[in-house]
Amino acid sequence: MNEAIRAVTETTADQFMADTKALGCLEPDVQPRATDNIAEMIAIIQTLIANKHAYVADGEVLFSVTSMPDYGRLSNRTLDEQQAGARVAVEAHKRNPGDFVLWKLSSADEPGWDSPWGRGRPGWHIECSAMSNRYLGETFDIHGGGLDLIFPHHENEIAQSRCAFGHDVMANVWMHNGFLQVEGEKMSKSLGNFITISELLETKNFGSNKWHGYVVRLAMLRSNYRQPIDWTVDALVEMRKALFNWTTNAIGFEPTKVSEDVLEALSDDLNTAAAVAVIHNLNRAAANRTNAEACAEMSATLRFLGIWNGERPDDIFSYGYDVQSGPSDADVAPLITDRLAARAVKNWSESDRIRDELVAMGIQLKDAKDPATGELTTTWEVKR
RNA sequence: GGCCUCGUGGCGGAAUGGCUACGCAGAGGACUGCAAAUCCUUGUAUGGGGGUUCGAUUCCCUCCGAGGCCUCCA
Repeated sequence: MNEAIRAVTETTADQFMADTKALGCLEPDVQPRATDNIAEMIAIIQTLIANKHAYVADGEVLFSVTSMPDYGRLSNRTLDEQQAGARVAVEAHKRNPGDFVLWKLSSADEPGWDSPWGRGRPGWHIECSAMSNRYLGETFDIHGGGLDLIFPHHENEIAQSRCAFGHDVMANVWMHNGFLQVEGEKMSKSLGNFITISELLETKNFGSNKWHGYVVRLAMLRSNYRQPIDWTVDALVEMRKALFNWTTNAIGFEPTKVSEDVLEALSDDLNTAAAVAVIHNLNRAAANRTNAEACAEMSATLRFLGIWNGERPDDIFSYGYDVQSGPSDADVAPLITDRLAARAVKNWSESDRIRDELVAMGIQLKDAKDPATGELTTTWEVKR
């Protein structure tokens, strides 16, 4: 049974690691498993019982919330308010309805571990107190998580750790991220709008396109982590275009210093949206690659944020586009030559006819003049 | 039912007790034979109603709307 559980979590963890890596996330230093920390959990539970913060009843070990005067501080709830609106009958063995399980006995066919209270399993929450203590210490700096976990999970985690170790805080800062929505609706399997990171990267299931990991990452950085993210095709299109323009200004410039304003924005509660605004300003300052200092700063800042590493802008923009199905240079070049000849003699109707023909093939032309010689040039790309 | 969080222009999205960033779209202009791309300029917003204040989008109350949590498990 314990092995079967491990096999399931292994698969999920591997997918998670692959996805976050594709988005440019660094690999965590430590990725502890609850099942590898049973002894540590038992030790904390024993301490809590000894400190009178926990008690044994009906074979369970329960945490006594009333033993902690400021229980509920994180979620801004009081025990009284919780009780007043409770919809579910209180279990008789609990001294207070808010008391929660630290250890629960297992039947023979349930997974379990030996403990001073018999073969059983830990309650939810205690694994986090045990593992954070083991790897980060009795108190630490930042604790993250989804905002749906604020109550009861994080509240109970705090109660366990503080009462076991005797500190006023567990973590100095709590960062809770908002929920993900898709095109204005919550993402759920029943609504059929469920999309995974690997699907965004590897399939055309969302917006009939594959999306480069940099674009996906940038679309997430666009809003504050605390707010809900509405995941839309429009946002990806917009960010893909922005990244194309930014990298066009940055490519070829050695990264120098990261933008001070970006660092300042990130230092203010990880204000990534403000950082993106700074980059838009930096992009304007780059002035079409004429401001070398701004371009070098762009180069450094994009790399710092993990949304670029020197790739050709078009490789990011055209990521996932099936080049083989489109026209080739051999198809297009003769038509461009003909059109340049027509333009040279001001035969505009023929020139436009050829351009329309190419548009029908899905080709977008871009005319330019060589700044040095004044010679007319034309480049093309597949219209997207 | 109780509690928590949130409500900013056409759209996305920051910030703030006193000129409301930034982007997209829109409008005007430059460039171009005309386009495309690029660049410049520019209009538009703090859900409704009260209150505190010299002044409220920001603080308080209330209503409306959205999301979350409230048994076990994660």
